Amino acid sequence: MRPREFDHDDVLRIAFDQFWRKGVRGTSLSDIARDAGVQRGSLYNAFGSKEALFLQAYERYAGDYLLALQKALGTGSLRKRLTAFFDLTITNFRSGSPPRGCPTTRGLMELGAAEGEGLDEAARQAFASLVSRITALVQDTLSAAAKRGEFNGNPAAAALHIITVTRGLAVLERAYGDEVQLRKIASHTIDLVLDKKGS
Amino acid sequence: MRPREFDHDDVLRIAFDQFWRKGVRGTSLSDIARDAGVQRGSLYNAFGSKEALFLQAYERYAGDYLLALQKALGTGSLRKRLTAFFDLTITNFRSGSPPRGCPTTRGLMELGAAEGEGLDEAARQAFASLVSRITALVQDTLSAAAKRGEFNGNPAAAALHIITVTRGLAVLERAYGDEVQLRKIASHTIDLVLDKKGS
DNA sequence: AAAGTATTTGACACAGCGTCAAGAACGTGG
DNA sequence: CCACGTTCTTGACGCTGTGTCAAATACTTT
Repeated sequence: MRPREFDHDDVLRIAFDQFWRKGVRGTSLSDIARDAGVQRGSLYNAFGSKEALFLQAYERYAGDYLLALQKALGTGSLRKRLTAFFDLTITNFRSGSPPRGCPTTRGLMELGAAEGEGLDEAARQAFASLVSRITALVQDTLSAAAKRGEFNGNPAAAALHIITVTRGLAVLERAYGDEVQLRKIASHTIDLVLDKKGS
Repeated sequence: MRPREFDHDDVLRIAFDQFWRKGVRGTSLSDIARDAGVQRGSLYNAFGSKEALFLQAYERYAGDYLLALQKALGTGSLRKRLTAFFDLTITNFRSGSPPRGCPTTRGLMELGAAEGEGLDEAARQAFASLVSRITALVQDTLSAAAKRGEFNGNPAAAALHIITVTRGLAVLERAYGDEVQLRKIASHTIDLVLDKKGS
């Protein structure tokens, strides 16, 4: 076999950076090829298609991001954990200059569009999967807190609510780009969730 | 002057339908031209560019949608008003088959991508403007309810929170397509907002 | 009726996606 | 140590989509 002349992971990282900055549809394989110092055809040979390349690059990101969230949710009082969770979420949206937004949310709204195309469906599942795993993480944190008497609401409902708010924050970030506003909403949400009385 | 051979508003409606179903980047002017029975060049002559056409079509939708929301928020107890508001929001996401999602949220995440292109910025403002106007509508409703003693929270913060949740619902809709789940989240949100004690 | 003006039409240039055949580089078996 | 086969690379091609332009067209106005 002839060995590959470029590093698979390097290309994935470079590609995801472009996808993140310019959107999936807004990034051309020529851009990635130029940035990575690789011929366009080689990308097709190695990854098959633009969407397949994106998916691999996204999975890479998703794994890293999930680990970071897990860490953020792992220490301190429930309020501290949730605050760290929202902090990391917002910091992620606002990373880069200009800020790149939430790749999951952007991908979902961008690719969840086409009707009936096979690969878009695979992408949708990848996005949905990360959202589900984050929801589970939050729910576990709430359940554990409930056992310790730190939380007296419904963990499943509250986790879903929190996830919904984070997705909404990703949208407002694109609309206004106002980080202070995002943090206010996050803080208000934590108050709402923790102050809730029964059920 | 030679008169135009097609109806301006018809084209806007047909175009928006396509944009809504297939996304802005996923819709070609050829698609719209075919659907509208118009030559592609005529669209450029009449609207200037794809984005300009989309913007006009979107403004048309935004006006109609805002009116409907205003109506939904106009009658009954605060809980009834908010329920009607979320109902209309979710119904809007779920309209069409397959469901088309929220055009504003999809547009924001899809077009808010490119860095520094002029027309994308105009689109971003159009989306942000509708979001702002809806927020104002909700806030006014809450303020009025507060004066009647029906609500004792902070109208501005609560309105922002509600808007954030609706944007999050738009994202979850694309991720899971589960309308029942969306309605549960909405109902839970109303509970949270109305049960909140001080501040 | 003739002139003027806006619209339509079709051709063009350009960029992006994806495919293909041909060439190149490396490991492996004789 | 050399020839073979496998895999990667390269460049050309077809297709679709965006946007531009000049020429042709059809209507209104004088």
